[in-house]
Amino acid sequence: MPRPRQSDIAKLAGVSQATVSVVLGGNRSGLRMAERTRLRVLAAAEQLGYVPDPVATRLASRHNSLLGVYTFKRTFPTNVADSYYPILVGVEEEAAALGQDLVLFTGARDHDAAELRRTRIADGCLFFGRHVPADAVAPLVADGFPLVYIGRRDEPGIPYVGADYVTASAAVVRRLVGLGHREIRYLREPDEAPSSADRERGVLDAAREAGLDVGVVRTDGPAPVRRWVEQGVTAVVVEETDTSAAYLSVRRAVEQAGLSVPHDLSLAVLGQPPDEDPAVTGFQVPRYEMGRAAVRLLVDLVTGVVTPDSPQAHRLLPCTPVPGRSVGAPNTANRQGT
Amino acid sequence: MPRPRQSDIAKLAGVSQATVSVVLGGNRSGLRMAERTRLRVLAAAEQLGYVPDPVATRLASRHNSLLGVYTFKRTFPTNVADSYYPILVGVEEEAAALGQDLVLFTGARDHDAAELRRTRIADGCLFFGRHVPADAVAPLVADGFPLVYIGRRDEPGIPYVGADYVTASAAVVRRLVGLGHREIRYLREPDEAPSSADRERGVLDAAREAGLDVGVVRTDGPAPVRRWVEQGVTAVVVEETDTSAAYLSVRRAVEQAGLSVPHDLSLAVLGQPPDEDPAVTGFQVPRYEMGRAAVRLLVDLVTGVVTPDSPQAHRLLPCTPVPGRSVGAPNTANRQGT
DNA sequence: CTGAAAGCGCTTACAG
DNA sequence: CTGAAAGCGCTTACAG
Repeated sequence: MPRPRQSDIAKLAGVSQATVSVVLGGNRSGLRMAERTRLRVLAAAEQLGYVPDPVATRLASRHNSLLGVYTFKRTFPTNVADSYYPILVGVEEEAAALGQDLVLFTGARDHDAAELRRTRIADGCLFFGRHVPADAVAPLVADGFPLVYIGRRDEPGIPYVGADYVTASAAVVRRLVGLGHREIRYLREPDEAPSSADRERGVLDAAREAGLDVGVVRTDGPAPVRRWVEQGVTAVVVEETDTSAAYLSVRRAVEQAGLSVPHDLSLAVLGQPPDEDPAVTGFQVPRYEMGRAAVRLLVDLVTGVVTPDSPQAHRLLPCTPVPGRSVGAPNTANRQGT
Repeated sequence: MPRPRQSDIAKLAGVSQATVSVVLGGNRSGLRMAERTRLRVLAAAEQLGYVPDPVATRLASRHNSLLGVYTFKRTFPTNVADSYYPILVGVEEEAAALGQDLVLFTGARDHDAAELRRTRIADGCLFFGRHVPADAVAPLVADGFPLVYIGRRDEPGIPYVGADYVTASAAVVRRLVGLGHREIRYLREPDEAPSSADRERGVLDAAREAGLDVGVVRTDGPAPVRRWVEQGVTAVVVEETDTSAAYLSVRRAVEQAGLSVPHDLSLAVLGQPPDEDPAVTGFQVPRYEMGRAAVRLLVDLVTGVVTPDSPQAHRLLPCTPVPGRSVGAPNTANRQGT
């Protein structure tokens, strides 16, 4: 037995299919309608177990309580400690709270325009990933398809929910400066992304503020921590991305050099280390809240409450500082010894 | 400028809209068609930058390429070590491979018929969970809606992909018997489910085969391990469910009794302990493969390749034995000492 | 108050 | 070979 259509309900209730549509749609246009008729239609729908076809609904109007989730990696990460997993949890909870179902767009090999187009069966779509091919997304944006990026974007008119890395990163450097550090290195991965640019900007802002010249080192190789210490460096700040490459590199180098943290060297991470070690000084990215906020924004975009270029469509959530124990006052003895 | 549609291409190429559809669809039905016409249409489409509307395509072609995933818990578990997480990974990968998108039905309310009915927006649906309210699912089954349970079901005509707990559990007991154990206890949780029944059956089958009377103990309280050992029990087999209640209870009891495993007592788990400790004797449930197989089966059901009551619609996947080190020969000294 | 009609952008028979 | 038509299941004007 095929699933029931509105026409089936209409037949059963003795009304027209259009009337069924009006009733089931909650009579948004405020048509006058006999209560009896309304109840009769509702009862028939219940009896038949009616469920609207999302595709037809979407074609005829533009609303099916379906939100897309497009990830540029697997949605269910094999590595469950994956950095965007908590975001997904927030997304799911908020979607559930707002009565929206989620469509996972996965299996995308080339993330080209044709691939991204599939998202249009949803009312709007969330995009995940450090790198999102802007040109592939452009057609969607141009057509006014509601979408929200997780993570800040440079492109104007593109809504996003990100983390305020500038402020959080600056705070980390200010703390080091406050402890007396003057020779600080910032190690970041060569990979370019808005979130990386923001962290670097925060570091440089705080350095300039203190009249310091923090050396920014880009590398995907081993970190020359030992040499830095010999040169008088007392603190190292490390970028944290979803691969943790830079942080892991520094941690290894520190171990191999036999350095004691924070005695010989203060170490801070711009984010949280992969094992979420609270002993490491850094900050927490509000991933869960980002997920929730992104869904709320997307729904507001879909319903037209918010427009893509309004300020509300560009949100940066504050990060929570993690004091840790990997940062201390600079070891003057060390410094003089070099 | 609005997006071009097939009718725009048709106008430009001087053909009908239907012809455009045929050409762009790759002429699946193998209609005869002038190559010149084909090229003209293609050129026009290219010139206008045509992009098919996925919603209209799906409506017209009568299938959504949408597979439902209905979980009776959160889809993105807060506890990422959750036992069905690997299944989800398999589901996602196979869905991706088959070009199917996934709709997550969440919202965790009462799982009644009305709630489950929402799944019908998908072409078919996967159901997760130890307990699935059979009566709520019945209407879907009756309507011929394609669905697949994860885990064996008793209800005839309901497709499932589960694990072969009978065989795997029997193998565990046979191994103990082979090592010389004669006094064996089986501890299981009181909770009833097909997967629990299968494990118990495997245990009892192997026991009968060996002419032994394995005592089956149902409890959700502390396990009286110490007393068992005093009574001459040399091996304990424990059920493993998604809560791990029984296993954790036994482990605690063994520790408190100061027993040494496997010296004083052999310990085997019918599954894998929560921390996936390979030192514990048991077996691995092929969760990842179950996820993949379930999606394949669901797609076959949707396309009609397989019918719900055929043997192929009821699959039990083999579990992989985990030898472990928690099982050894019975300690005769202990036995005599009591 | 309710029905008939048009149309969303496609696919798929079915006539020529 | 190609066009005209019907129809996928809905929503939204527009007549009564």
